[in-house]
Amino acid sequence: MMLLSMAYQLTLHENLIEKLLSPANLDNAWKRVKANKGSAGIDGMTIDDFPTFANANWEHIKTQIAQGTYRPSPVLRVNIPKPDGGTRKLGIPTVLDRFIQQAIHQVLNPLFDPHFSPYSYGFRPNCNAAQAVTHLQTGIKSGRKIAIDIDLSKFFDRVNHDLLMHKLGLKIKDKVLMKLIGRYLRARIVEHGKRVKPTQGVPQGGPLSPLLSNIMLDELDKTLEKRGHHFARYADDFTILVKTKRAGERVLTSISLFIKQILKLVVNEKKSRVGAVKETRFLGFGFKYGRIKIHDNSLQRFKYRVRELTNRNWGIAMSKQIASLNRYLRGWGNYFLIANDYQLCVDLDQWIRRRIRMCFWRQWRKPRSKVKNLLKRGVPLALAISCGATRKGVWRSAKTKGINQALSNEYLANAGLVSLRDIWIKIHHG
DNA sequence: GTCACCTCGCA
RNA sequence: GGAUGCGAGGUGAC
Ligand SMILES: Nc1ncnc2c1ncn2[C@H]1C[C@H](O)[C@@H](COP(=O)(O)OP(=O)(O)OP(=O)(O)O)O1
Ligand SMILES: [Mg+2]
Repeated sequence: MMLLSMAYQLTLHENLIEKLLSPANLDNAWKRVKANKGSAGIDGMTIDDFPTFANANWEHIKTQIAQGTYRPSPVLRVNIPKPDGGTRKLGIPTVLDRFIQQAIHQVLNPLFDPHFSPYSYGFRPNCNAAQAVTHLQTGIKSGRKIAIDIDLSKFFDRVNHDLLMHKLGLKIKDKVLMKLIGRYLRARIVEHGKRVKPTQGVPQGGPLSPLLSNIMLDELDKTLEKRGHHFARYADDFTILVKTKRAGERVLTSISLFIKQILKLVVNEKKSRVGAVKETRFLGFGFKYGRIKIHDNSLQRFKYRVRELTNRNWGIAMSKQIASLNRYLRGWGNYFLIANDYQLCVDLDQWIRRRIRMCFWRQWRKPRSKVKNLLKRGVPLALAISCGATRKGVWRSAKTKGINQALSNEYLANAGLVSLRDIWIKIHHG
């Protein structure tokens, strides 16, 4: 019995490096790194350079990995703006290290993922944001009216190395692999040519980092489950549902304490709150009367983007413009239209069509819009004539009428403009 | 059903 | 400008 379990452990956990270095695993890892088409790390080596480099050096690197002597290169620090105005510190490993981390990810994920909480939805195979949101919805429908939103401050940047290594050590018995991961955590960061030693955090940009972050918060999930809370977590974004405000306040303080003391992470006090579910924002959604709504901020961003896509550039072929508008609408709709609000779709469709007509109206006012140019761009004849007529002194109303006629909803539908209404129907009765 | 490329959304 | 996972649409090859 003991022998059996030891043999089991040996094959499953102690020989992970071999699995890691197996040709099939490496092949998949490289495919993925290549498909992401990322840029070079600190060594300047691009995706295209890598195959020739690997042909010459991989055997050597492979031996180093197997023997536990491989040392990762430092990561390149790049600051990019966040939507909220702050900056996000990316840590970009070299292509070689992304390849190796990806290979590690593929070995570790099947080991850890099956044991994660079913209410953790971020960075996991077969899990998506819609599932997380609908899970919250069922909790709301069953009478929970109070939501606790907790946000972690600079989540990836503050992961505690010792604690993470401890959690990894509980499952990974392969000392060589543990050492390699430890070296990845301690890989130097290069910013403005200076090397700094990280004391905490996983790089935002490392293929392994998302999995490590889930391993880090797994204990939180399990604790919430054990306490019988209805919750959903997506990366560091999570919402817990309770019945009363009093219970909410109590849970917020106790969970905050857990996060600070046990997980050694920092709760973003400003973004954390407890209140009615109708005030909650989770993954771009909100809730109202037990229904999923698109949050105002998400709608605002949508309208801004549609304005951007319609405002200028109508000087070029209209079919091109409709195509780019279409792919945006499809992508956006397929994510957000799980919100069960049919009327909103109809309204948005109408809003989009009005915008398109309005942009034409503005543009054809300009003298350079000659009728035959309009025709060349694929503008319907009736519209072109009406614009020509306007410049000859016919009333504006004639132009408006011409545009409305020429760019009718029917015409735009024929031109292939997708409607959110159709996407909604496909999602809700498909 | 698999894979490749392009696009959109969320953390 | 880095990454993961998932979902969606399109083009293409088996
Ligand atoms: N574009 C991205 N690239 C890499 N990792 C990301 C990206 N967006 C989000 N993440 C990961 C790392 C973040 O720590 C984690 C949570 O994201 P987010 O809450 O937006 O920022 P944050 O937790 O780092 O800062 P903040 O203090 O503003 O909450 O998800
Ligand atoms: Mg955060």
